Amino acid sequence: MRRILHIDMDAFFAAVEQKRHPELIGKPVVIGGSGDPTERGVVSTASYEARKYGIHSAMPLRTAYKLCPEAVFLPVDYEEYSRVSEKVKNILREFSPIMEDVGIDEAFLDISESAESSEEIAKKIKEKIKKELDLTCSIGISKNKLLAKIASDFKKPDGLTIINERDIERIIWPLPVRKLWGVGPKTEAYLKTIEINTIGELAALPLEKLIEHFGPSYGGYLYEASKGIDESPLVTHWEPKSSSREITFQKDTDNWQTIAKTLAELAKDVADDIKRSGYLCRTVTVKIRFEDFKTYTRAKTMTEFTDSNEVIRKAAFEALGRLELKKRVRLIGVRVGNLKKV
DNA sequence: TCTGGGGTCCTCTTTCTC
DNA sequence: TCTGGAGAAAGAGGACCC
Repeated sequence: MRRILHIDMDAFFAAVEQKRHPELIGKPVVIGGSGDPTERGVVSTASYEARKYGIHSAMPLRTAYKLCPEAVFLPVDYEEYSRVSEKVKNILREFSPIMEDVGIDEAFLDISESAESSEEIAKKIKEKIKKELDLTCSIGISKNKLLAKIASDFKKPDGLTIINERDIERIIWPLPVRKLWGVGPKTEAYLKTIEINTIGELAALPLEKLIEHFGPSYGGYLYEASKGIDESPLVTHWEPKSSSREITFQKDTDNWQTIAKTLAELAKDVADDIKRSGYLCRTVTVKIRFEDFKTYTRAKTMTEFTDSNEVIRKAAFEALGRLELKKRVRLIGVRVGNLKKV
């Protein structure tokens, strides 16, 4: 049987900030946007002290500010968090070469080939991260990624949870469906309408019913996931499929100069991004979100692959030209897809 | 009144090509 | 030349994740 670890750094961004600004330790710290809670933006990470006030990820900064005006608000410093993240990942790779990155603060580790017990390895990982980086993490251990991820969420912060085959009914089934990876707010709400609230209730549904409600792909996934079945391997290497830049205006705008200037800048940013990482693109997509939050995209696929700023900008403006700008614009973005390595 | 930014994947529809 | 169909590719939108 496989042995998979899911390692989840505790309140990662806030913890990194508290580490380099020790005066923030023990205080409510909120990381998000530009760091100005009177501006548009959402919470990326709240320290555990801030969570006591009801502040959580994805909450608008202005709401967080209302809940706790005395909290320390800081901008997101991706470069610094990436540096620390790399150090964490390097520690993990010392325990197994089979590691899957899941964003900046999470990873899976396949330790099936290790002679040591899973628990011993997990303890050593926690010790090493604590000693070398002064950070804590929560680790879940199970036979697959799906269960390991649920396990790491069980005890936080600084937790260590093992989920065995025989624990599925007792531990997994009473949990709300939302705890299953891949079940978001929409699916949760839909399941509620057919009186399915827990993973166990989902597991009791026959495959045909799930396919009826969700189609063969997602229905099949839910059928297996609710029973703790997940044979998906760790993905240790992947190629990017797209690259994008988008920005939400501080105030909705109908000023064409502003919109055009911003689009040109975003186009240049994505062009620079793919150039730097050595890719060419063939499809350029423009995204517009209006003041009423309605979002539209228009794409242009070219005959030749390119990383040229001018070509991408022209394609972006051509795509934008197919959208009617009758309402004020809240957000504008440029995405390039159909990528090919140079 | 509020709802970021960077991604992936899936589904459905439209368009192109043979 | 017209018509229709099949299958691929492109386009659009939406759900989800961190």
